Amino acid sequence: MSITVSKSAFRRLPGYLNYLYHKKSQGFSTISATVMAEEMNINSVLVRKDLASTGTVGRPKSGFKVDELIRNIIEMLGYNNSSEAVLVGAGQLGRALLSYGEFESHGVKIIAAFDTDQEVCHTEINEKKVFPLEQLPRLVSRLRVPIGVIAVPAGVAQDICDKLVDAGIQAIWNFAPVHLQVPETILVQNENMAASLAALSQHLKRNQMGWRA
Amino acid sequence: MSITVSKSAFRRLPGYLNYLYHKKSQGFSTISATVMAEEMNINSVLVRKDLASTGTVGRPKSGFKVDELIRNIIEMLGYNNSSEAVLVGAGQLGRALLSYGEFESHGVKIIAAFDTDQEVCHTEINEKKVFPLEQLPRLVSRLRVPIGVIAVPAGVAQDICDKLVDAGIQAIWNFAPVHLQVPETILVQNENMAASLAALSQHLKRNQMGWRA
DNA sequence: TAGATTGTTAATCGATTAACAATC
DNA sequence: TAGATTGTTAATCGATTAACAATC
Repeated sequence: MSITVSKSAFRRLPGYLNYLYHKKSQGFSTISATVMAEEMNINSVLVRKDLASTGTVGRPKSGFKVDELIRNIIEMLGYNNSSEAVLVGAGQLGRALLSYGEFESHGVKIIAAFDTDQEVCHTEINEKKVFPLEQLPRLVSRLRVPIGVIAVPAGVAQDICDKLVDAGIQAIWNFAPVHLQVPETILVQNENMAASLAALSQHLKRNQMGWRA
Repeated sequence: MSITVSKSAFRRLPGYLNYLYHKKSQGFSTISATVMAEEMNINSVLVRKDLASTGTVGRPKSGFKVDELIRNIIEMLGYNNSSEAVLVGAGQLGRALLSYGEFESHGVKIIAAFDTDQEVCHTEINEKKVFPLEQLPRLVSRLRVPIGVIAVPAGVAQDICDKLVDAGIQAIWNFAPVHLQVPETILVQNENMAASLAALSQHLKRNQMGWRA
């Protein structure tokens, strides 16, 4: 399996997957890239290329088999073999993430959380234990957890990040609004809500002012 | 003010802003694009172009004034004149979003929430009232709220989306893992956590297998 | 067969990077 | 002045789109 996908194509795959689940639930067993493209507002050649990148081949006239596409996209996205993660910061956002049941089916399984607040330590949220922050280095390195989720205030995020890196983490999912400094081999995936918010307000401003894209 | 910024440049601005706040707190009054680029792992020409896109001019040798950059980026991102929003779906995620205090300083002010659950209706979360879903059309159209935040399960997201659009919303911030169908004039900003998760697992898989980018 | 749809090759577009002159 | 740093112009790179032949 040495199929390569561009980063941008990769980001569209989850969207296709949702769409395909929806179509499947409506009873479709095949789907054409043309229809997909139209309904998803994406260029049809792009859709065909993206689908081809998953290793699926379609048939002229009938299109692609829905089940096969779903299987291949799941495979591509790594949803079927999930990696373990720890979450740091059991505040409002952290608790929401812990309670959100969908991560595991998306390739990431949160196995424990850490916090400095004595009140939440040793409690459980959605069956995940919250440990005192001091125990992070020992637990993470012993269990070889590959993913760290940062849901702490901006001011302490870099500090937590360093601790995770020292403990041997390989990828970080960062919800704190800061640019984290990490060694090159470590992936930081920023959940960039600030950028989303900015895009929203810009859209509104443009509309108000009658600007053009 | 008719400065145009590419979408990709726009997405980097919040990062620069965080970085600049950090530098300012350390006592820096000027900063060079060269240093910024190095510390943020971005190409320095790109940084200079991005900063130029905010209308800020630097001086050879000394660089840019931190305060001026901060002012201009905030202006560009629309953080200083926030738009009102309503949130639909006061579940775990919805409540976390309601409790998260940072949106207002990022240009979006959530003024109310809606839910179908009788138990949460008429309660307050972080001083925001939760109304029964039935009242959405009337309230949103009467108050001319421009932004709708969707934090409901995937199955009902399109339905909620349609209601928001009918009520005259202009932009949607979508946390549900579905591709929403909207008229062309409406912006949908997807908070694409599934894509982030996929990127994380792909990074891990590649590292394990010794693949190259 | 005729027509819809795939998949590929070439053209375009936009964003990033390289090279370099201008300037404090 | 010398050197760091800006800002601009040209080159490169990657992703998207257009054109079209292949095929069910």
